[in-house]
Amino acid sequence: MPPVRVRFAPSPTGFFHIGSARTALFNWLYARHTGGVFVLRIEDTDKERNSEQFYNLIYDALTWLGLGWDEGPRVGGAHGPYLQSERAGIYREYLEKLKATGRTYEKDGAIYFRLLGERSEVFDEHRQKTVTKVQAAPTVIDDLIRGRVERVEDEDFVIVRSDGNPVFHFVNVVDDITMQISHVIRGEDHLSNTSKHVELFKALGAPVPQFAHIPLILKQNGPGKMSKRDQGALVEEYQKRGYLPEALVNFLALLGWNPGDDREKLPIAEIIRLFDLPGVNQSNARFDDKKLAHMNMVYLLELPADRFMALAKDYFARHPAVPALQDEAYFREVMLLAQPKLKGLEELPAYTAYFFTEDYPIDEKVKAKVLAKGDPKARLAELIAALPAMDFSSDAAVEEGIKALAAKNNLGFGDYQAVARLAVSGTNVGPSITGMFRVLGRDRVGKRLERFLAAV
RNA sequence: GUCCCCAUCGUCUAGCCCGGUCAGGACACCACCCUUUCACGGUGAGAACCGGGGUUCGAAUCCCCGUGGGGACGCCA
Repeated sequence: MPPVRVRFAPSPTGFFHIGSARTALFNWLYARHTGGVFVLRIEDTDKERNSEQFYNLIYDALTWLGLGWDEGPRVGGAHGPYLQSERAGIYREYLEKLKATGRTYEKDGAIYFRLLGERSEVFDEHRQKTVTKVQAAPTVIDDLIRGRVERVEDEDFVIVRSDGNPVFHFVNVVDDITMQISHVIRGEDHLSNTSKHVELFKALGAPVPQFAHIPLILKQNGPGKMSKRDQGALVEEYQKRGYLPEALVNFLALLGWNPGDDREKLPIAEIIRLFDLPGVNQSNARFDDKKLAHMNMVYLLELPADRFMALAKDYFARHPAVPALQDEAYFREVMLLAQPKLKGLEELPAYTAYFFTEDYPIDEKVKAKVLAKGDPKARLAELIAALPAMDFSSDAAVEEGIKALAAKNNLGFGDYQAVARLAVSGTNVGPSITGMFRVLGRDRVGKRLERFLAAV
């Protein structure tokens, strides 16, 4: 068995699509599972569309997702260069090889690949023109996911444009030969191209790699596959929104693959251990952002405090609309209070805003509701009076304090909780009131309670 | 239009290869429980084998045909 060598070959178009991410992931997983090599190759033959930052977009996205490449740009390797724009000499060399077999011819300045078989002129109604059809033998594709697929390639096709630039089908095959790619794992949209590729491999006398065409990701709403313009289609969007890369990777792995049991949250090492190509589904999968959000929450909940802090800081740094943090220790306390309650990092600023300013809004609907029940003003006054004697050193101590006050007045904890929360945070959504009190501190809590009482 | 791929709850899927368990899990939705708000969590409900033919004692599972969905038909990648 030759060593497993897989490749991910994006073109720098300025977007890193969620479908590309999954193709990269499946390649990476297969390489890691088999102990093989994961090659990154950039298909930048269309020079006008490429720019430096577009390349970086690819590197950044892969790095963020944790999909490191063993050979490719930045890391090098024995089969480079890894940018197609730097491989013109190799393409010329292979074009000569192909020409030597007599399987090419020139027409209108372009170079065509010649199929083997009887020829006839046919009017193609779909394209509204006369084309030369070839009665070629079917090409057999042994696909690791789809099984045996037969397809008849019935028209010669261009391999070098009239401007001298080789086209995708040709460079793709030449690169896979020279980079000794053993398994081509790519989207099912390439299945129809594969017969062209197989014929080229054969004509060049090269071994045909194993193919594995993975199902496509369909857009959430409406028909068709997910495209760059669809909501949630870009990896960088999740990065910006503070999604955890390991959550996105886990979610993506489950789109078209499963561990064979009911587990869904799987450590990447476990996914690597279990992943295999025959286990990949054959049918397309619809993208579900709700499920991704849920996966993200599960990961967020289990995140160690230090890692969460780092992510929170990073998120705040990238969203300067929220108050700057002066006191690191205080910031940390606030963040840790919020962590177990969040669905995603992007909720963080709104969820914690009132910890960082005295100018927080009061939710009028909540206010109306809270003030309508019992005698909240009296509760507030009692709480304010009890504050100086209360112990703020821990959540439990605060809880004791409020409970003692409630007991004294023959009331329950809840009689104080609702109105105190409203006064201190302006809303009825948030961390435990005891944690809020502790972190805000006696002075701030006292001022907020008094100010609120005075205003109602 | 031609060719290729696919088909289990609304969605992701297990089961299919090696026919025979109330067709299992998760997300979403609903109800209840927990509760110090909001979440988390727990329990429960509703929810699927695309249709038709075969093969068979027996079909989600094997075969064929329809239908539906997706993709490809560029001197784009």
